Amino acid sequence: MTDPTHNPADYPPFGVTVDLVVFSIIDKSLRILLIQRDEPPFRGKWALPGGFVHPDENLEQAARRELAEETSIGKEVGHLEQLGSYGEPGRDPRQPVVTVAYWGIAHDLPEPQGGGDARYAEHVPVTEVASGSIRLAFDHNEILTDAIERLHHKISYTPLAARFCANEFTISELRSAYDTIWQDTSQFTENQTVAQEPFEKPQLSLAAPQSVPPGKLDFPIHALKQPNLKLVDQPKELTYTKLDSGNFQRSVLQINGFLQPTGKKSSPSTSGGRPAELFTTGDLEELTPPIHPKTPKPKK
Amino acid sequence: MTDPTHNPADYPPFGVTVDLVVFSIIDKSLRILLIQRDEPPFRGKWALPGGFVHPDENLEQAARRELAEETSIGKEVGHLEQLGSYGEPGRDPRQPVVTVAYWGIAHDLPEPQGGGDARYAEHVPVTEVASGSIRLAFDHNEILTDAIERLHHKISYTPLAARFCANEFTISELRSAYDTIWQDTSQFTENQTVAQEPFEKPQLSLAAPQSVPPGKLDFPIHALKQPNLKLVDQPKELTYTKLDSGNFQRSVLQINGFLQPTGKKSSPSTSGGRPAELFTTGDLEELTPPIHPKTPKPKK
DNA sequence: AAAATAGTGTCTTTTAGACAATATGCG
DNA sequence: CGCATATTGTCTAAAAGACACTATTTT
Repeated sequence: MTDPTHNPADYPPFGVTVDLVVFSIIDKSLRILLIQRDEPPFRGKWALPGGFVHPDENLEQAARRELAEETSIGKEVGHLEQLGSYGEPGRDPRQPVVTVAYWGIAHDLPEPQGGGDARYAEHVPVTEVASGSIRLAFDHNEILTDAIERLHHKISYTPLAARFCANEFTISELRSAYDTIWQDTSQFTENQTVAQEPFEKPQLSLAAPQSVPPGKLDFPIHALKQPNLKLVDQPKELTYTKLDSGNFQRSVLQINGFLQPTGKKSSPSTSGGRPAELFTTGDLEELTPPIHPKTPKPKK
Repeated sequence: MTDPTHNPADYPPFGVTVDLVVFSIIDKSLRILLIQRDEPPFRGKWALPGGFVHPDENLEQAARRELAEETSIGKEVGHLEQLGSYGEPGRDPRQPVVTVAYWGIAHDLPEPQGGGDARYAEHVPVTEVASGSIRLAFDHNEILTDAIERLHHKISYTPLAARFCANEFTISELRSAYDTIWQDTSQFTENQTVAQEPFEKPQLSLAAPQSVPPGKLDFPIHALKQPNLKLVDQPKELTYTKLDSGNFQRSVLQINGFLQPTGKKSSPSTSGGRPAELFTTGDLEELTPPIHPKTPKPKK
């Protein structure tokens, strides 16, 4: 950095990658998009979709391109923003690599298709990762934890939770999104030790760590869970209690610019019930006051 | 990405740098640490301190090392966290470079010493940058804007504002920190067009853009302001009104774990007044409820 | 009618904010 | 004392939260 005649070779070369945490809610459970790696390192393990950045594209473009390549998911991602960068030496056994993590929200995602580095891609409930049933490659567990923390903050003071819903949605659907998120991530926030082991440098020259058959897989994700960890369907509802529908209704409606009425009404669900009004999101960017999860007893 | 025998040369090489936005409050004004570049590109221009990351250090270590090298400021930085990464193609005219920005808070900083890339370093009021009197190199104006936004959010829901104060501080000093920050950054939040021109790729092979004498400088920063921009001491107090001392006192004291009384009392200021109690920060990480700037009229 | 979901009303408790009053140091 | 700042008190308006009630659909 002290030579006016600059030579890039004088500078330490890094690989720069992007990785993505794409949240969605399917069947009332909060999920993230994971791929199963088809290449070493960490061959056969679950990982966040991602890959190397090209010199002629910016970071967000790279993130969208890699997502499309590995999971064939594109415009369905309704929100995408940067989470942070991870550059612990040795985090990639191949070479110095800094990864720029992104996180996003999507609604109504199709079944992802594997491609590129990925032999397989799937929407995995975050509770599977939180419980330790699934362990991710690289430092992706750490990235996921940070993404969930960011998700929590963002849905409280921005209208982003609406991105989990369709373009037109009811207030109940919005409330259900909040409930699902807070329910499914309570393990991350209440005790941060879940599936969070310190990052270890992987050994160099590792092939497939377990004997996973090559080629495309068609068995369910449960077959890939770590066998040494029990996968009890923990009823650890912990302490989160759902939002009150009446109070929620009033709260969001009194935030000016949050919800835009469409005049239309939803068709009631199969189980009956009064049809709800349909809304879209307005142009508001910051919710005042913010929406918080119910804390059952803020022990004086 | 499809070759099991990995060769780093196959992957696009990037330079990875760190840049730092270090806030402090000096003479009741919010300031950031800037250096004047002693090397091309942007020789002679103001920039955030920073530099290339080494392959054997992590990103935060690199940030602290570069800060110490260029400004001789080290442990005085009481808080340092990542802001985000910036990788627009062409943002560095020399080669593909991704920079990881950090922001921090420091109290009682010494006069910084130039070093390394920096011929000069100084604590510059953010209002000087907001008003356009000072234009930063690379995309550092954009980074600064993002840092201020993050600072705003963080001081509202964390105890971080206390890092602007000494280890033991009075509630008034804490309140003054909030007032100063919100006052001095109101131009950034209220109209985001201040000194925010779209990023332009700098021309290649540029030497010193203006005729700046080489070597160490000892003239005040005003001599380096852009001559084509008037540097009116704009009294644009805009709309921020200071916090009420009584209400602030009650608010912060009722947040359990925020302030830890020391039992000691401060000596009153030169202008007299009742001595105030001295506090340290507790172990609380999130302020509930958060502390917000006063919005004069939330026009119903 | 019964069940289910949407939406409103009401009451109580808590909080925010304006602003007055008191406390404690200094010259 | 008179000034300046710290700290407490008081009152009012707004918001949060618990929960009962009404509305509109399906079976």
